Amino acid sequence: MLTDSELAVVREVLIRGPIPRRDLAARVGLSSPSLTRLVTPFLASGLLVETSEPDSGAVGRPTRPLTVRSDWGRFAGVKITGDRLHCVVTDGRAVPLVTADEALISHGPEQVADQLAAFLRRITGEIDALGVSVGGVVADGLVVDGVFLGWRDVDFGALMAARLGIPVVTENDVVALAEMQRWFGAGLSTSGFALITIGVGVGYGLVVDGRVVSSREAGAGLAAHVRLLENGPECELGHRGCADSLLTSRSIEGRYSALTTRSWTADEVLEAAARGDEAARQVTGESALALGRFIALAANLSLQSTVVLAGDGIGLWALEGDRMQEAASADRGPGADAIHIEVDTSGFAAWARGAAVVAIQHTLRCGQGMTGVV
Amino acid sequence: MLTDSELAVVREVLIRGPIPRRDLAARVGLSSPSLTRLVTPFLASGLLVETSEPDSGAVGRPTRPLTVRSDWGRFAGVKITGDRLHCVVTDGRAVPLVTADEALISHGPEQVADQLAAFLRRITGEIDALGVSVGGVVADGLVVDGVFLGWRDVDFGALMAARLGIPVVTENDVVALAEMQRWFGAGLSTSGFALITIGVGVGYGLVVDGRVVSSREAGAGLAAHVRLLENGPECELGHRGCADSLLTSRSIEGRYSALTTRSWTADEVLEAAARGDEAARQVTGESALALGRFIALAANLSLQSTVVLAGDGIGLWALEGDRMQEAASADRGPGADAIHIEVDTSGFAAWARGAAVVAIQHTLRCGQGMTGVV
DNA sequence: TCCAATTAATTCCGTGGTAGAAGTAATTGT
DNA sequence: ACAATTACTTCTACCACGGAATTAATTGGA
Repeated sequence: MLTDSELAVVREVLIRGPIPRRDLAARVGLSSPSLTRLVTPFLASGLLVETSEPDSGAVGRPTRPLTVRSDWGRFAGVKITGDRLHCVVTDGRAVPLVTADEALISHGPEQVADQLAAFLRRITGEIDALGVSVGGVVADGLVVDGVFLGWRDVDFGALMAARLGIPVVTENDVVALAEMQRWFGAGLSTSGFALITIGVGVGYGLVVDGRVVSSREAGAGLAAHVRLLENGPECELGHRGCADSLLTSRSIEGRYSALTTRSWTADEVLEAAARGDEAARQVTGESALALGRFIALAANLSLQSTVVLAGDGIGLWALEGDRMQEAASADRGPGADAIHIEVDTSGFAAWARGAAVVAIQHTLRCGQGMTGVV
Repeated sequence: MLTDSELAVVREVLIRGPIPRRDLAARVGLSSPSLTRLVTPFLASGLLVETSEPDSGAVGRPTRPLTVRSDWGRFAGVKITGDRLHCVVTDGRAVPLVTADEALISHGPEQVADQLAAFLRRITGEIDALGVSVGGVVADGLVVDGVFLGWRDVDFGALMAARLGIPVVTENDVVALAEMQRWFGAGLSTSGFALITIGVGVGYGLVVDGRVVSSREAGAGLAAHVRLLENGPECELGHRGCADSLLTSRSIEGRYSALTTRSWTADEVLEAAARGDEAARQVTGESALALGRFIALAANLSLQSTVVLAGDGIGLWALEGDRMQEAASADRGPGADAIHIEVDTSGFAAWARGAAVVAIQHTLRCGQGMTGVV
């Protein structure tokens, strides 16, 4: 188990890449002597290494920046949806090395655990820890209400840990994605942001003051049914013009299919729109307007000026980014700083990466593989 | 200057009234021995005292709860609006002792400072610190953009400190109110909540993880123009059915006056509605629906389950609370915990109290009057 | 009435994280 | 060659913290 300061040091080095001791000390709020004391054992164990960076120009003794050893850690992240396992194997910095997914055979927790264990053994060798993310309410690693799987109070982490013999962390999918963005995305340049995901569903997460908001409400998907367009289409729950009714792939598919003679996938609709198809353009334009409004709502009500967009439906951004930005600006209050929109274009991969990040975070917190590194 | 632990101890004792050392230790995350060490000097200086509470029933040695000496501290809080000074003088627990207000003669910072200094001298004797709150963007005690006063980068705290010779803290009005709720209101039972104020304007604040969100955005009033009713009235900025257009006293006055032959104050409209006047009821009902929706939006997008209502327009709650609650529930997502609505019925007084609270907090942080207490 | 049992709070003491002061290291510029 | 500058480390004292044992103040029962 690492002390708070040790954890902070390793975390900052991991996240902020090669960083001079000087900057590091300032960032973790310690003096240089304390930093030396903390860093020395990690250098000895090999977890941290000095880079020989030129650092040209400046006068004085050159810095000797610190990094986490490049081959430290191997993690797996899995997002379990209602019908597939989406896996990624990453290094210690959550950089994907292997990406794979397969159809889910059964919804039973034991069966899913069996399938996932076999799948992981197939795609990767040894890993340090596994992160699992699911939609729905997750509390203390327990899947309280896994909406797409019908799970109730399932300790899926324990099931996987028993099969793999490594630490397994379970987390809500949006919270995991927010953690990923906090450590390796927008969080590097800002202490807070709202996160909106679009795809099969609409997700919403919040990072305030450098911390992910992970109350019970965070996993409940409450923002998905926010009213955005008074006379919009109807979602499954009967809301007119809510986020879900306008932003999910199903919504895009449904609205375009209604305008044409056959049914389409969301990607096909985006392609059609990109080609200039008027009907498709109408559909994507409406979604863009809605998403722009959603962005403004999120920024205004979370009191953050940065909004991160992610998820597999994010292709909409490339197509209608301008319209979205325009709609967002229109709903931003008067005299306010413009909303800074960051887009994670990695699509579905981001979800599994999020799961990997919570595994990385857990590993650091518990200090496993930290002191024992050769 | 107090250490973090000392500050935490005094703060918890101040906030949570008489509290046994045992509970106090658990709350500030320290061991009993550490607590004894920290408390002893404060008992010696007289800041903290033991209450002789019966604490009947339980077996074992009875607790000897701690409190802040009842006559510790005297603070003033002032909310400056566009046309009035609203003052309150409080004890160390932000309990109002004197409340007074007067019309503002001029908008010039120097003149306002002169008037306020004279006013304070008239209504109170010596005070330990003064808190000032204004609408608009306040950063590091500097009024960057005081919207109702037309102030730009005014260091009003310095002006007042020069006149009174005591510490003066300047803060955004909603942030100050949120601080008040955090220490002496909803914050006692929950670590996070959204705050909505209605009155002359619509205010929105956020407390997450026990901390008030006080980014630049917090003071900008960005939530005031959130779209709530597609075909609602128009606000000054031309938004249809935004919070401002439906919830301010002006909105209530304007909509009712339009239905009748003369003009009315908001209070008169509420009274008429209470008497059963159909037209008034229509107006307040529409506002209640809007506020209910606003509450749900705030809860869903802040990921909090508690929403605090405050401000001088809060009379609407007594009249239309049920309808608001209903509207809020309707917009709360499926399967979610109900929104816990807390209402601060103290109306305008809450604003000035908020200002007093930031003065109290400042005094504690700086440890003034803490060690020197006789 | 005296003695467990129980809970509250304190004293004693060792540990460990921290930073200040001063020293060393490695560069640039003249 | 030597100052100037910046980066980092060594030495050392401090002090906040908590575990273990102790004292304090009550209830309840024999």
